[in-house]
Amino acid sequence: MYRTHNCGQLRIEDSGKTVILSGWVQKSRDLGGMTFVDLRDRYGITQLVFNMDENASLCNEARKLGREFVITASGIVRERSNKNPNRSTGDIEIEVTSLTIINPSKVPPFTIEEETDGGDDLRMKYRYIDLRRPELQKNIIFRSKLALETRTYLDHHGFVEVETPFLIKSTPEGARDFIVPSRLNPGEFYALPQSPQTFKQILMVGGLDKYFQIVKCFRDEDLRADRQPEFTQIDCEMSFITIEDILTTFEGLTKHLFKKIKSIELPSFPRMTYDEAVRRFGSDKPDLRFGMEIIDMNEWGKNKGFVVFDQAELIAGICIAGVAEKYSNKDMKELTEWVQRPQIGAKGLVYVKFQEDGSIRSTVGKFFSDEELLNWGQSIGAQKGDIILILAGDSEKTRKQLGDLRLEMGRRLELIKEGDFKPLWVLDFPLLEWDEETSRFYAMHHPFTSPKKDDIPKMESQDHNVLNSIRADAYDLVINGAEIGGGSIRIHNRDLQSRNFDLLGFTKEEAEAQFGFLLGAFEYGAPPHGGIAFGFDRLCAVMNGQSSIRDFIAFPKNNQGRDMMIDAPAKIEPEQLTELNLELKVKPIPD
RNA sequence: GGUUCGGUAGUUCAGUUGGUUAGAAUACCUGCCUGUCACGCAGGGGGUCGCGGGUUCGAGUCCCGUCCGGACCGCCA
Repeated sequence: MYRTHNCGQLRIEDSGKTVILSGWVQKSRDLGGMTFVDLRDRYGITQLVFNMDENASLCNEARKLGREFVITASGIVRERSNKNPNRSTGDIEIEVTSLTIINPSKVPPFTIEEETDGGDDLRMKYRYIDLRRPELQKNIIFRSKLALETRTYLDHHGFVEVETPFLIKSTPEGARDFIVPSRLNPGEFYALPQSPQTFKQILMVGGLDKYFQIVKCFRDEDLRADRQPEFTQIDCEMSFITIEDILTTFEGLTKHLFKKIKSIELPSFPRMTYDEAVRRFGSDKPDLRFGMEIIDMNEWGKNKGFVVFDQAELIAGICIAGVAEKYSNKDMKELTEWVQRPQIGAKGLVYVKFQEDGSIRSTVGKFFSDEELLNWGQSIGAQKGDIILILAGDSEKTRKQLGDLRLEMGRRLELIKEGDFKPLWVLDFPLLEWDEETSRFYAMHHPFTSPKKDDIPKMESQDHNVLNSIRADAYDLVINGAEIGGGSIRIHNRDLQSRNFDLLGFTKEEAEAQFGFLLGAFEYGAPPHGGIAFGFDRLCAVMNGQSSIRDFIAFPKNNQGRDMMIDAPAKIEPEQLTELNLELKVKPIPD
């Protein structure tokens, strides 16, 4: 028998009981005459005690234990004379009467504690050790609960979980596909799905009515801290619904998850159109945990003789409260350099400082009198001690730059409270997005997204500006500035879908070859439908205030898409290539 | 594809204007220690300074190339 209890279980009430515990040696403290061993499993840590007077040979055995040895110990629960208030089991210890070393361990390459000293690289290579850390176990268990509560909620609301295939067809639209060669069909390839999009729509045509799936998706794109080549979505679709039904159902899901798992009651989610989000926050996924909204300044700044302002499409700024005395000229220079970095790309930074003594310092003093600045400052609600940071230029770029600057200032001034959650629905995304490089429109969400009813007539236009202004019934759920979910009402009419394919530059033949099955399905009674997909990994991270999803994935890949533990991807044998009818253009580097 | 930061002991890092035998903490090993829980004390072992080339009397340090890793931009319908 390996255990009667786990290592986080025993309390003072259990004193006197004979118990058996198994686990890993966290640490041993050899005091000469007695040895203490901290025994760890996923439930906690229990102290084992060995005494030279009581049992010398057993005590000597215990002195040999190294970190991460797997052992079984049986003994008697005793109340401690020196209690450890930092541990739930700190009132007791086990007076060991027999000890078995089940498996010794090499010295682990990093410490197995809440805060490890190991780097990412090392932790991924030795993931089996890293997974023993309480922090990571907590995350993995959190993930499991989140999946369970998701299923519970959706089940209560009548959703059916359906598995869709992983071996599907490659489509050149969108992100790059992972390709799988087919041995039985030489020269042909499967692709791994970027999402089950078309299948869930087919399920709606198939009358399943409400579908969900917690499903792996695959994208062969470059990675980030919050992006993995394989990731998990809560994928959902519903029939005979309006936008309102979707927002209500999935706001409900989000609230349910926060309530059940974090004991947080979220209030009703605010809603904002895409245009409003971009105008006020310079982003389609604004972080609402702090203010600092974008202020439009064209009226104020134009025709005062400042060439930069006069030539700009947009002059706009943000007001940084109460920092005028803290920010020196040197700080302002540093901020200017920050906005000029290529990642931000602003040409320069104009500022107006309303100092505590009532005086004003500004980079545009030549063009504006103090009185003008003061009056203007009052009109936008700037107080003494505030600084207005101003950018000018192309409208779209300037808003985005201000959005980035706003986030940076939010971080620098530590305006974000830990444990604060600010969800938001962003609605009415544009249907199309013009790409300069390829001179064509792309679907902003995906090619199955329905335009808003009022904008359908615009789809017949040849005018770029008209086409650009088409709004879609597409929506994102944003929490704390992270895109958590996105979806749309889909097109369920063959002609409208064909027209959309036209706009996206598909020929009839291409559309038929790639999505003929879907267009075909639309001819046999497709119900109106729509859905949403939540980024499951990202939801885990955001709910825990983390920005990296890697600690919520048991076996993540590194920035190069490598699995450091199993060392994948890897070369395959020439025989395998032959069998698959494949030939390598690049000769692999020999080992 | 690009920008940027990094690679020094098992690990996390320091290493000044180029200058003696490359350090700290921790981990590890040995000895001592009967109430520790970040145990303590004494001692010890441990380095191809990512790799290759160059400059120099002399390179961890400067230059070039290359590999690896992180963050970000592009990309992610």
